[in-house]
Amino acid sequence: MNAIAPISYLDTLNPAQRRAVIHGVGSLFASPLLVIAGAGSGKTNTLAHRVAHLMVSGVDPRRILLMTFSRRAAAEMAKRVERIARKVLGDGAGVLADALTWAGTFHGIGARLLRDYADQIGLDPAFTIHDREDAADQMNLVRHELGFSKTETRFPTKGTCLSIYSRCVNAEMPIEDVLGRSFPWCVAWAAELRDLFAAYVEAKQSQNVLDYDDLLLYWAQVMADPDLAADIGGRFDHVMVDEYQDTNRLQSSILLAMKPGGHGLTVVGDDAQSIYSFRAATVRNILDFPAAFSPPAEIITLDQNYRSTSAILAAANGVIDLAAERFTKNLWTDRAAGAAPQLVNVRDEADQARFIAERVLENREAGSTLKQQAVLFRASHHSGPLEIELTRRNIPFVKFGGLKFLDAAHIKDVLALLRFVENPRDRVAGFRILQLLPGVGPTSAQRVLDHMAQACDPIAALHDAPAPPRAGEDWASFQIAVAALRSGGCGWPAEIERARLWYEPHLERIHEDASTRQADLVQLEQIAGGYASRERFLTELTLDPPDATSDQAGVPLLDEDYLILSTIHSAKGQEWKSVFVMNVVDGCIPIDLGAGTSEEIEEERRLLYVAMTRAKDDLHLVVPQRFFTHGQSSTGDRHVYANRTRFIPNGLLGHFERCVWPRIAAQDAGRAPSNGPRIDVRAQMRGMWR
DNA sequence: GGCCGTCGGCTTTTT
DNA sequence: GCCGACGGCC
Repeated sequence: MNAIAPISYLDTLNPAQRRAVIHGVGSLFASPLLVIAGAGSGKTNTLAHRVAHLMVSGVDPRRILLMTFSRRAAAEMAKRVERIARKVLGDGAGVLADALTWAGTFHGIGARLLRDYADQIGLDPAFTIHDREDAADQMNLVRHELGFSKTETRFPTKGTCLSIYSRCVNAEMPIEDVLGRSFPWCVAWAAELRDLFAAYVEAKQSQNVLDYDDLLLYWAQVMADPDLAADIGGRFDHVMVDEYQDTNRLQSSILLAMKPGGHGLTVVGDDAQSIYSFRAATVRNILDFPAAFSPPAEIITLDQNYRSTSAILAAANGVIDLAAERFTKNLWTDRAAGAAPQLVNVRDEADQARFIAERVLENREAGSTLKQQAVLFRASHHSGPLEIELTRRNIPFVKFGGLKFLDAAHIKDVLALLRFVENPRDRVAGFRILQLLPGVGPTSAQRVLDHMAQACDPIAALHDAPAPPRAGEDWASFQIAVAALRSGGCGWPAEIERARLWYEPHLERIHEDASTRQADLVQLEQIAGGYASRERFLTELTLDPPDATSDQAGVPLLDEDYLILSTIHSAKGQEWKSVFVMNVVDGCIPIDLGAGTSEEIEEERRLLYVAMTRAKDDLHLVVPQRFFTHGQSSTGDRHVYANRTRFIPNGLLGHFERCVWPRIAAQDAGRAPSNGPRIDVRAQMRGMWR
């Protein structure tokens, strides 16, 4: 019957990986499993084998819940599962892998379950979802209503308020603790913040809107009901979570509620790569996992690294060895030593950009494609000078992390219109869209929205609402556009074109560079074509925004070659033949932000470790001697002299080859005194204006 | 009531 | 280098 097929496809795995794959398969009461999987230890491959092995062994793929960190990771996993299963099942594997439908992020799965169970929990299934920026705007509206925007001493900004709220929710901590630990400068506002959050929650509910945190919070609340919990948990035989070190308390509560006995539960992670504590992620989730069950979870450690040369691994191990706290042991490899990673001193950021561009091209001459190379940095804006240099030299690149395509004002405008049509109670969307009309400001917009809010049919109310006094013609065309979209007469995705047509005159009026922005809107229309409905489009786009931006308008064709630029955070789980890490200086890694607590500093150390362990064959850490900072209110923009990151103290220098670029700089430093100036540059400058 | 110019304060990472 | 608060003007 369920005879396990010959399992030759497991032959490629090492013994620990194989144990992780076959643990508990075939038993309904196996203990839960914790896999500690170091960087490059074949984690994704092992997890994919486990899923494939379950399917091949007769588990219904529709009853497997797989939660990954991003949807990109989920898609990659599904692809691999199919490939592995194909070895055993042949073409039948495709059908099985397609049935692996419950694969996605915690937030994505939450959204889907909440729509399914909406009627049972008193939620309107047509809810719309606010991304971080929308949520901040909502917080701001409430903040104004409560009069906190003009307090004697400055009240925390909308973003800070949202961060505090979010941390309370995700860390499951009372507001006082959150303020004391993470926002000490806001401690005095505890009472006001509490009122603000209460009003924020009410506002969201009356508008039928959920924010990111709600997707988890509502899910967790649903699981507190024994019947619903049994029902939802009972839909799945296996629940697996990847990157468990980057989950927070709220997520672990959900997980434990899904499978209280732990049967069929698998989590995979690596505490040395925990880099999301700003999102309330805690390594305690991993550490506490085994003992949360009785009998406790089985622990399997994958510590053989297949990715990096031993020289690179030795350097990375050296960095993480200095961490204050470690729970896992060092990785080992049987790969050859290879070249020592380079620690490259350059004069400034401009030289850093030139160095990287030049080396990238040299690598390409030597046979590496651009796609096999990546440049990593701590903060999105660190890549600015490099982007200019790459554009100048016509080197195509795609950047991951930082500002998204969707964050552009014109994209948000069009999406706000669609969201407003989807959910007319969404005040953030309504507020934004109404104020696009010339002559309509906060007060008129407020009035229209209030009129709609009181009615039981908000769309009908929009049409008989008194016209804003100075809106003129634009009011009627707005009403017509909403009616047309709402009627569904255009159909999807033609609807989005209708929305764009309404928006275009406003775009031209508001923005100087209307034509480039128009191109973005056309691109948005193309993206929309890939979704089945307006609701799917809006939901998926907020939960999984396209995360690459590039210098070219639009995503490059898949067959084009391009260099990867990425924040270290967005580089998680990936690997490249050559890796360049920019700004390996104190102030960037670790990032200089007020008084970093020792925990924050430790996380920065892990960030450097994550960056270094992305490299397979060669690794360059670039150290500009001098870089430009903007900001520091008192000092303004200026050059500062930088030191090599504290995470590579002298004791670790033996792991690196140290070099200076360009070579001439070395002579430059000790140049001979000259016989006076050859030219008078200053006089020439003055001459320009005479 | 809306719009526009000015000034002062802040500045990471992401579902 | 961007956002928000505020004051003056239509």
